[in-house]
Amino acid sequence: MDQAMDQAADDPVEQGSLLLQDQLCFALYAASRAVTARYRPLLDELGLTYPQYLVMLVLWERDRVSVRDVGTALQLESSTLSPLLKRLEAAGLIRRERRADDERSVALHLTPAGAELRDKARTVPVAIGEAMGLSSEQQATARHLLRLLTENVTRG
Amino acid sequence: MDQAMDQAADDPVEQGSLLLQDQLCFALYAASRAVTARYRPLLDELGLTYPQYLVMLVLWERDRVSVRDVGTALQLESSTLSPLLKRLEAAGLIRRERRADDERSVALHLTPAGAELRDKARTVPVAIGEAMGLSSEQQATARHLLRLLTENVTRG
DNA sequence: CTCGATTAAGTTGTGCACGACTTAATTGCC
DNA sequence: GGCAATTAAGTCGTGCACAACTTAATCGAG
Repeated sequence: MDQAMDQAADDPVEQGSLLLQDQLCFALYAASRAVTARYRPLLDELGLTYPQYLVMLVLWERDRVSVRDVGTALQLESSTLSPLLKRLEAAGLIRRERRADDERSVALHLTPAGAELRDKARTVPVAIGEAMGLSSEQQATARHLLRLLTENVTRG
Repeated sequence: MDQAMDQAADDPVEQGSLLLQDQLCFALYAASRAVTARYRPLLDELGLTYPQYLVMLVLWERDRVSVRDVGTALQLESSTLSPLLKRLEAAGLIRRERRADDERSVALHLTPAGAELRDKARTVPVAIGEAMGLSSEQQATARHLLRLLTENVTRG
């Protein structure tokens, strides 16, 4: 801690500091990319990108969800998901079909290959958790603060 | 708090849970995008994207840095920065010139317009800080944990 | 029943992010 | 001094992310 004691005084937050190192937003941006980079080699073995992995997490949790459901879970637009889902389908991991009861909606479901991938994926979060090097309490604190922040920033 | 008490027991971290809501990495990813989205309308008024804003932060802190210096500060590759810097130059905010003492290196410096933008930018981190809705202690804790996490994940 | 409003998914265009590669300048070892 | 290794910046291709828009289906007030 105690960074930037050279220019920003005790509480950089209160005084509109423009120092990069004072900015929580930058810490967030850097951490997010660093974690994604750490995932990359592990996910390469599964043939997934990080956002694709997140979509698979949703489907492993509950099969036969709509594109909209995935978008709600991941907070992603259909304009992001549509091409991504097309790639997952091309990879043979999911299939898409129009719902009979609502032709606007597209139901996503796992193929056998997609369902099978779940077992290979189990080691991934463990490995990342270890790489993060935070105690369980620190992880819980971080999760809590990040959710609070996301909630505030989104609604606000 | 207390999410996912239905499937994951006390400590989801220790048992390789594949539940989306248990994953710190997802909280990170979601928070980062939510904050960037919150920045967007404010930065629109400055004519900047979020990564461009980060580059400007570096230059406002220290003028005449090399592309490499910016890359080190933001942990971005030249393949990301080169086109971004070209856009900043096209916007009239920075200029680029080859160093005389080392022709490989390109020095970046602010134009008057780029320097002037600093004043308009001062209100931005304050507004975001408020939108985050975290106390100073919470922000400090989050920054600390995120830096620790980034450090571990990067080196590890 | 009908027609305007809403909703779901997808398309298009712009701008990151990054791996793999290229080009050109500099360094360092002999 | 010469040349292999390193370094700085940039190009190219792929895949997000998102705004603005389109298309098509459903809903709902009158």
